[in-house]
Amino acid sequence: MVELTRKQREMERRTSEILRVARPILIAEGFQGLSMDRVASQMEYAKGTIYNHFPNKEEIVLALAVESMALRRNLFKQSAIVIGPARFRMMALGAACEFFTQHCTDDFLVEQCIRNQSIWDKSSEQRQNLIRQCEGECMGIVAAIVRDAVARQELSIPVSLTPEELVFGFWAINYGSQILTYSSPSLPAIGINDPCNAIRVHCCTLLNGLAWQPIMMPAEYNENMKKLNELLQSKFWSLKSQQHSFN
Amino acid sequence: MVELTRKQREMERRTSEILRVARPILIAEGFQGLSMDRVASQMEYAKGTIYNHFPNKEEIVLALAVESMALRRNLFKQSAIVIGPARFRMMALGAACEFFTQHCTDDFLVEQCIRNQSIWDKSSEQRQNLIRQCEGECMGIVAAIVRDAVARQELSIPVSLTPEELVFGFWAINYGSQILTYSSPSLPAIGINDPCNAIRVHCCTLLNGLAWQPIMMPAEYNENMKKLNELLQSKFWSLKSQQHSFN
DNA sequence: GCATTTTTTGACTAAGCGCCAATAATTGAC
DNA sequence: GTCAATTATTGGCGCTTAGTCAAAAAATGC
Repeated sequence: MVELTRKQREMERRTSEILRVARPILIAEGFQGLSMDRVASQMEYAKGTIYNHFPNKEEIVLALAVESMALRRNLFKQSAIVIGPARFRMMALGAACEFFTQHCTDDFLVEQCIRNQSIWDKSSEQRQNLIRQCEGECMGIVAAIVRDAVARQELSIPVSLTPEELVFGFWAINYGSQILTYSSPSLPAIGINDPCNAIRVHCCTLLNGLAWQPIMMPAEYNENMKKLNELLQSKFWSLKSQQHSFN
Repeated sequence: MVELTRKQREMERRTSEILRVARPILIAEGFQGLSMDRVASQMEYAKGTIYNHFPNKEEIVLALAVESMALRRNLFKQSAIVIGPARFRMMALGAACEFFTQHCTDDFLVEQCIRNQSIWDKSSEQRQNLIRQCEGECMGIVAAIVRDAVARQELSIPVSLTPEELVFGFWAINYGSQILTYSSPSLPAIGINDPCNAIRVHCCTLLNGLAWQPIMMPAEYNENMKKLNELLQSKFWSLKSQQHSFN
C-alpha cells in the first residue's frame, strides 16, 4: 500500500511536469501551437504516456487554466483582507485584477484560451467543475465585500440587483477592458492611450454612482489604487512561492 | 475590358459564396471545425480553387469577421441618429450592443473568433486593416455622441480622459458582460440571473456617476431602453436587406 | 525465479493544411 | 473557325498532428 502511494505520487509528479512543459508552449503559440508530440518529445516520453495522464489536448489546457485561476483566486483572497471600509476592499480587488493581468500575464492568457466552446465540448465534467468552482469562489470573495458594505450601511444595492449581479458589473468592466487591451489591435490608434487609467476612472465613477461610501474623486481613487497595488506586490511573493499548496 | 470585369464579378461572386458556405461551419463548429476540404466539397469545387480566393483558412475567418463587424457598424450608425439628448443616443448604442448580441448572435460569435493571436499572425495586413478601420468607425460614432454631449453642456468629461477613453468604459462593460454571458459556464449558478438587466443598471449608474444629463433612475432608464430596442428592431430589417451594399 | 499485472512505446490511422504539376478552359490574334 | 498563349481548375502529394492500440518492457508479488 505504501508502494502504491509512491507510485501515485510519481504519477502526479509527472502530471504536473507535463503541465510545466505545456504551459509555455500554450502561451507562446496558442492552442494550435501546442502539440502532443512536442510535449512528449520535450518530456522525453512517448506520446502514449502523455495520453495516460490526459485523455486529450483540451484536458491539458483546462488543467493549466485550473492552475491559473487558482492563482487568481488566491490573489483575490489576499486582496480581500486589506483593512479599511468595504469600498477599500472592493478597490483592492480591482487592483488585484490589474495586478493579475500585468504581473501574471501568462496566467491571464491561459484563462483566455478556455473561452472556446470546443474545449468545453471535449473535456471532462470533473475538470470543468474545478473551473466553475474556482470562478464561484472568486465571485464569493467579492460578493462578500458587497454584503459587508450593505451591512455597514456604506452601500445600498439598486433594487432588482443581487449582490452577485452588482459584482458582475465590475467583473465585466475589468475583464472586458483587459481583453480589449490585450487583443484589440492598436487601441492608441483609436484614441485610447491609457486604458488602465480609464478603467480606474470608470470604476471610481461607478462606485460613486452607487453612492458607495466613502465617495472619492478619481484623483484620490487613483492614489489609493497605487498604494493598494504596492501592498499587493509585497504580498505577492509569498503567495507565488506557495502557489499550489494553499487554499 | 468588359470581359475582364465580367470575370472579376464572377470571381467576387464566388468569393462571397465561399464565405456563405464557411460562415455556418465556423459558427457551429468553431475555427477547428472549419476545414478547407469541407468548404471545397460543399462548394463542389476543388480545394485548390478555394486557395485562389483565400491564401489560408485564417483569411477566410477574418473576411467573415469583416462582414460581421460591418453589420455592427451599420447598426451603430442607425442607432446614433435617434432623436433626443445625447444621452439618449448613447443609450441607443447600448441598446445596439444588446441587440447585436441577441439578434445577430452568429455575427457576435464570428467577432469572438478573431480574438486569437494566431489568426492575426497568418493573415494579410490589408484585411487586418479592414477590421481596424471598422473598429475605428464604431469608436468614432460613439465618441461623436460624447463630444456632442460636451458641446451641449450635458456632460463634462473627467479630467485625464479623452472622449474615446470615456467610450472605452462602456465598450468594456458591454463587451465584457456579453463575453461572460456567452462563454461563462452557468452564470445563474453563481447568482447572476439576469446579466442583461444588471448591465443596464450599471450603465445607467455609470452615466449618472458622470452626471450625464438628463439623470435617470434605473427604472426609467430601463423603460427607455425597451423603447429604443423596439425602435431598433423596426429599423433592423431594412438594414439587413442591404447588409453589404451601404456605407 | 517466474507468472501476472501494469506501464511504456512508437508505429499506425485518419484528417487536414497548403502546394504544385498536370489538365482543362478561355482568350484573342489571324 | 483555328490554334497558340494565357489563365483557371484540379486533385494527388508531402507534411504535420490527434488519438489508438498491440506488442514490448518493467514492475510486482508469490
